[in-house]
Amino acid sequence: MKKRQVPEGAVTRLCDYLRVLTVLERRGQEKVASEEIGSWAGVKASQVRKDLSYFGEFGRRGMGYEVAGLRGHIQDILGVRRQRPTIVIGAGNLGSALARYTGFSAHGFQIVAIYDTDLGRVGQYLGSLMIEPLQALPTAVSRLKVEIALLTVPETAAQQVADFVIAQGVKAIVNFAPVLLSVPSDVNLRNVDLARELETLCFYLPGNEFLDLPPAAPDTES
Amino acid sequence: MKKRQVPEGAVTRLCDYLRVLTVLERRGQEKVASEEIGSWAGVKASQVRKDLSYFGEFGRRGMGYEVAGLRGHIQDILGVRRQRPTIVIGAGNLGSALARYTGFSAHGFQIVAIYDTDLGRVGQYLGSLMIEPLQALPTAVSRLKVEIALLTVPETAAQQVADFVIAQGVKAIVNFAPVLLSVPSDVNLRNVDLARELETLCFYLPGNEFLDLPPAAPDTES
DNA sequence: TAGATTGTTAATCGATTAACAATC
DNA sequence: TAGATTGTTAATCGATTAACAATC
Repeated sequence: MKKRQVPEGAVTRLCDYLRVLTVLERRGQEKVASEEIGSWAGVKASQVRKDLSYFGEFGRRGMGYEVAGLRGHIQDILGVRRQRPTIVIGAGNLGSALARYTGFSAHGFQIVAIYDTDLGRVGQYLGSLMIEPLQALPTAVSRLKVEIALLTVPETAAQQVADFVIAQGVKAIVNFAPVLLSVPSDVNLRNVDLARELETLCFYLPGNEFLDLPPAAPDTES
Repeated sequence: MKKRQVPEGAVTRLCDYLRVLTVLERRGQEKVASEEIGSWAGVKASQVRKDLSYFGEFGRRGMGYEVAGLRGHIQDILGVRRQRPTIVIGAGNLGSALARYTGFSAHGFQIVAIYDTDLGRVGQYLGSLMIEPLQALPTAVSRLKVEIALLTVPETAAQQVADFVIAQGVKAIVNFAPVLLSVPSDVNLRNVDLARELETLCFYLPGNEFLDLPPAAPDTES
């Protein structure tokens, strides 16, 4: 009964296809084949078609896909055609940078507020946004129907702040603290853990003796 | 012959286990079983043991693992026991935040320089680091033996800057621009694409009609 | 010794890829 | 029509999980 309908990999690849289509559309290209999408996104053509097939039939046999049309369909699937109000919690280095970043709206995410508990920061402006006290969050969440929060608080505060934000009804969290948060199953959590990215990268650096070594020293039987 | 020795998933989970062990060690716990590591990291105990088994035997049957010892072994596997000199390219909002962030060194990564092409920014200080012109990069890379670069440049410049950095001998790149870069196979690339995280999250938001829908409308045969 | 827990093998599960009939 | 390319089924591949002998 608990059958995973769509592999998560398919969803993240959809985002890649969206990027490809955006570039092609900007170039004025009108048609595209799964082969071409795949080569841009770094996956096989059959993977592209399979991923799309989870959601419907968007192409025409022999003809390929219409660039603008497919792009719109993928936006609909991801739910990013309309702007989503999004908040940032924590106005430190990273939170401030995110609040000032203007590029999210091109993808359907509008930063509508930023919060901090440090009263020394509250009241300061980041671009056009004023840093608000965390207590002001509940009213804003319900008024603006905020579903997504970016968590850029210190790791020691992350779990506590996450609990608070979830209690206000936020349904999706991107956590930037290098800690493993626990959240209810109906809340979606994604971790953007830069330390982990770096550690993973480090593993694959040339010279790592653990890389490529046979798993269990295939011994000649003695 | 081209057999993937270690699944990438195992490497990223190793980072999670490292976090768990760091917490346990801080608490003063000396022994730990795969069961406990797994429950903290959100994976099965057999997954933990399997992941570790790619690299050696680190536990004692009946006894579990020594917390400090296993932590050290994982650090060695990932290659994060020593500090790695790391550079930031692009001193915009995000790059500046990363350069000021002091938390990386706890994970083995020391930001040693930050670069920008904008001469208006060059010369300014971010914490103790002065923003340098991109032309100064080659000497620094060879002198400091930099292997890792964080790329926080506009998407239009990302590929070009990546090519340049790679030409100087950098072997690992974390790209923050929402574009798909192409790099030689001996260079390791990881993408931290916040727009993609948000899009993926958005897909799983309640109310998405494409979520959980049967793949191909199981029709009663007519 | 009896109980616990590892390391590893074998079974299961799920995702990717290849192949091909459908059809533009 | 012949050529192209989809959507989908079946085959392959790889990763996760269960099971268990080894052993502390």
